Amino acid sequence: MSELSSRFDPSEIESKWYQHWLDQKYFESTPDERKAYSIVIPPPNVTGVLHMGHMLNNTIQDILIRRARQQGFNACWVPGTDHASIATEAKVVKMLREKGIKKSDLSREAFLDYAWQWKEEYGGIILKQLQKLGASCDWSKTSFTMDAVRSKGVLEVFVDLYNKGKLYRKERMVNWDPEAKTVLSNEEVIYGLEQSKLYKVKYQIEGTSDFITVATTRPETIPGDTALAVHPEDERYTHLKGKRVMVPLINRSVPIIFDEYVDREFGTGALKVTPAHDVNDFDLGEKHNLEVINVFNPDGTMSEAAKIYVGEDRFKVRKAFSKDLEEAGLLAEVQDYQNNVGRSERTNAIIEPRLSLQWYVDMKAICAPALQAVMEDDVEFFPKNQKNIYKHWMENIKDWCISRQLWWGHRIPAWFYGEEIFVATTAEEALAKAKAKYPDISLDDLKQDEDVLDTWFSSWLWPITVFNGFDDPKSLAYYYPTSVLVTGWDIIFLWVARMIMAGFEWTGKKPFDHVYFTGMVRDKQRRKMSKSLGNSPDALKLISDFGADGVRFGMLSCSPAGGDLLFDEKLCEQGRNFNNKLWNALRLIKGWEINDQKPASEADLLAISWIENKFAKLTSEIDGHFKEYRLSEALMTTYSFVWDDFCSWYLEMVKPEFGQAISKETCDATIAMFTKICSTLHPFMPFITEELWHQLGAEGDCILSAYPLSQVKDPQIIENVETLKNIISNVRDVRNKNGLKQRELLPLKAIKSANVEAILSVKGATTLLEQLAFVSEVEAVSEDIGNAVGFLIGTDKYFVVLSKEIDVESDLSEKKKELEYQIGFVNSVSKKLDNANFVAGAPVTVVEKERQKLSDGNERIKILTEEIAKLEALLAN
RNA sequence: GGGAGAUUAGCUCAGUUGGUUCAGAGCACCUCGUUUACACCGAGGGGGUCGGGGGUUCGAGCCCCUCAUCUCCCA
Repeated sequence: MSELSSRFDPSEIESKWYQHWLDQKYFESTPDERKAYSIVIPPPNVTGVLHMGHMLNNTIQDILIRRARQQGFNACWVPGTDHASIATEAKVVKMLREKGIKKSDLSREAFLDYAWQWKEEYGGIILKQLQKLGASCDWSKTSFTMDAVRSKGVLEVFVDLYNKGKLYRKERMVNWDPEAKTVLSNEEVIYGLEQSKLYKVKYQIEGTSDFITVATTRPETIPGDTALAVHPEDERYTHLKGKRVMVPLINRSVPIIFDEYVDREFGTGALKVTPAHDVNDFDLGEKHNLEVINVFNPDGTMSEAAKIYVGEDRFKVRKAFSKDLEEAGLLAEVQDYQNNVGRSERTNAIIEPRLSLQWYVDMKAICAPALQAVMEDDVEFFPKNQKNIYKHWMENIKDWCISRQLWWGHRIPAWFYGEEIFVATTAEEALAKAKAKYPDISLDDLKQDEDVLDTWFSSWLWPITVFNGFDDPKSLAYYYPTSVLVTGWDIIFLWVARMIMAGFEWTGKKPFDHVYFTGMVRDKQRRKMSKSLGNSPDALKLISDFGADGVRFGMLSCSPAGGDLLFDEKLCEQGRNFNNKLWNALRLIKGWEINDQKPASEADLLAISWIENKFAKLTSEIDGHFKEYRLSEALMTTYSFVWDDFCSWYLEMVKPEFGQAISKETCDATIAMFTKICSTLHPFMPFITEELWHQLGAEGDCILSAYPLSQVKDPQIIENVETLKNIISNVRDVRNKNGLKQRELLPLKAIKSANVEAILSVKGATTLLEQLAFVSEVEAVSEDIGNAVGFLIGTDKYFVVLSKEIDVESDLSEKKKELEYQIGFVNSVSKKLDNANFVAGAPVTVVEKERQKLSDGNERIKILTEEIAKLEALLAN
C-alpha cells in the first residue's frame, strides 16, 4: 500500500507545481504558426490587494486560458496593473500625512518620487497573490499602465484626437470631488438614496412683510442664490411678477423668475436658483442671464464669495445655517427626507457640481463603429442582455471629461503660451509647433497643463498597448483582437465600451471577440462585499484553508454569468471535499495489486466500455457549455461524472474483491480514464490534477495534455448499464426498507420477458448485479415466488427473495401509493389521447410516445393490481 | 421619470426549440450504515399549485397580457 494520506493536503503540492510550470515556461507565449488565444487581464489597482471579485474574475480567465492551451492554441494571458490615479494618489497623500508631510508643501516632482517609491514597495503584491490562485499568466509580459511603452501610447492618442478635432477644452458644470480635489467623469459618480433633511426657508419679498417659502436640501448654498424661480402658470405666485426677494442671512436682493422648468408639485413650488452649484440651476442661469456666485472652495469649504462662515466645511455650515435661520425666524419647517446623493467612486466624498474648465473627448465622433460591432454580435456579449444596456448608453453618450486635478498619472501633453495651446507628445515638439508661429520663444515660455489624464484614458488602450501595439504591428497582428475579455458588468461603460471605441479608432478592429461579464460577489445576505462591512473573506486565508483548487471550485460553482454570486465558504468546503474524493480514488487505484496473467472479466469490459461512452458524452456536453460560457455548469457536470459515475459506480464495478489482484488490462483502462479526467478537470483545478497526473505515471505534464473531446460510440451500452444501475438501486432499497444487512446474499428473480432476457444476456451484466447488489443469483422465471419483494423496471417485474418474513403491510402501502400515481398518470395520458385535436394536431412522434406511455402505464397498473391482491391475501391469512 | 431583469424545494440556482415517467441539481434536513479508497464517506428518503389572475395552443415552468413583489442601470 502506498504511503498516501487519506486526507489530501494541497499546501504541499501547490507551490511545487506552480514552480514547475514556471520553470518549464509553460505560461510564456511567443508568436508561432499556431493560432493565438489571448486574454488581457483587467488590470487591478497597482496598490490593491486580492479580493473576492479578483478571485472570481481571474479564476475564470485562468480556466479559459488553460483549456485553450490544452486545445493546442498559443495561449497568452497578459497580466498587469493599473496606476489608478485617484486611488493611489489618495493612498500616498494619506501615507504622507501620517508622516507629517502635507502634499501642498511638496513640489510635483517630490510628490511623484514618493508615489513611485510607494508603487515599487506595494505594487505587484496582488500579482503575487494571483499566482497563489494558480493564474497561468505570461509573467514575462507583465505590464503597468504608466510604463514607458504604455505612456507613449497614451500621449500619442491624446495628440491624435486633438489633431482630428475630437478633443476639446471647455468650461462647464462638472462633478467635483472635494476630498481628492479633482473633477470626475459621470461614470465615476455613484448615486444612492440617502437620509437627509428638507429645509423650508422663508425668503422675504422685497418691500413687503410677506414671505415666500422655498424647500431645499442644501441650505449652505443660500449665499450663492441669484434668483428665485416659480412656474409661470402657478396661480399661487402670479402676483409676484417683477418682484424681488431678499436672500436670507445675506440680505442680498435677487429677482423672481418664471420658468416652466420648475416642478409645481415639489415642496412649495418655489425654487431657489444657485447657478454655481447645480447643473439645472446653471442652465436656468444661462437662460435668464443670472449672476454666478461660487460659494465653495475646491476642498468644500466656504469661499470668500460666500461672505459668511468663510473657510468652514460645507456640512458644518449646513447645521450652523439651520440654527441661524431658525433664530432669525426664517426657518418654516425641517422634514426628514430621502434624496439621491452622488458620491465619488474612489473617495466616497459627496460630489459637488462645480463650474470648471476641463478637457473632453467628443464621444459622438468615435462611438459609431463600437455600437454597431456589439449590436451585430461582432463583439459578442455573454450574457446577451448586457447588449441593451450598452446600446442605451451608447445612444445617449455624453462627452468624456478626461482631465483630473492630480499629479499621479499621465500629465496632459498640452503647453500654453498665453491663451494659445500647443499639443504634442513632448515639450520639444510643442516648442517646435509654437516656434512656427512665434519664432522667438523658448521652452521657458511654454507652460505645460498641470493636470493629468483620467486613469481610464490609459485603460481604454490596454488591449493595444500591452502588445506594444503602436510600435510593434507584428505582435499586435498575432494577438489582437484578443479572444475574450472577462470583467464585471459594473465597468461596462467605464472600460468595456471605451476599449471597443479605442480599438476601432486606432486599429480599425475590435479589441476582443467575446466579453464575458461576471457577477458581483456578494455575501449570503446579498450585501456587496466591502471592507467597511467586514464581510469580505480574506482570499489568502481561504486558499490556505481549502486549497487553491477548493477555492476555485467554490468561486465557480456559484457563478452564473452576469448574475450575482452569493459567496459562502461552504462552497469552498465542497471543493475541498471533491479534491479529497479524487485523492482517495487515486489511493484506491495505487493500492491495487496487478495480475498481468489474468484477462479482464466480462464485467470489467462492460464497465470499461460503459465509462468510456459516458465520458465521451461528458466531453461533448462540456464543449457545449464552454461555447456558451456556462462554466459553472461545465464544472458541475464534470463533478457529478467524477463523483457518481466514476467513483460510485465504475470503481465499484471493477474493484477486485478483498485480497484479489486486478487484471492489468482493467487497471490500465482505469488509469487511462483517470488521466483523461485529470485533463478535463485541469482548467478548473490545476494543482491536484497535475499531482494526480504524475502519481498515475502519465506521460508529460497535465497542463499540456490534450483537452479530451470525443463522440459516444455505443449509446446502447449506456442505456443497458443505466438499467442495471436501476435494478441495483432497487435491490438496495428493498434491503434498506426491510432492515437487511447490505452484504447478505439474496436471490434476484425476474419474470421472463424480452427486455429481461436482453438485459441479462448482456455480457458481464449478471456479474455486476451479483457484485454490486450482493445477490446470490440472477434468474429469469415464469412466475412469482413466495416471500419476495417486487419492484418494476419499466414494465418488467423483478423481485428479491428474502431470508426473513417480509413486512407485508409496508410493502402493501407502498405498492398502493405507486398504483395511485400510475392511475393518475394513465388518466392524464388518456385524456390527451382522447382529445381529437391533439391526435390530429401534434406531430406523429409525440402521439406515438403518448400511446407508448399509455400502454406501459396500463401494464404497470395490471402488475401492481395483481401484486396488491396477493399481498392482501397474505395479510388476510 | 425612462429602461433592463427577476420571482421554480428550507437556501442558492439550472431548466437550451413549447412535447419523454419532467418539475431537476447542489447545499441543508431525515433514516440506516463505521464493509480494507474516502465519515471531507457510503446506501436510501422526504420536500415545490413553477409569484397571483387571465389568454394563445392539441399541449405552457417556457409564448402573450395584466397585477403584485424585488433587484439593478440611467436621469
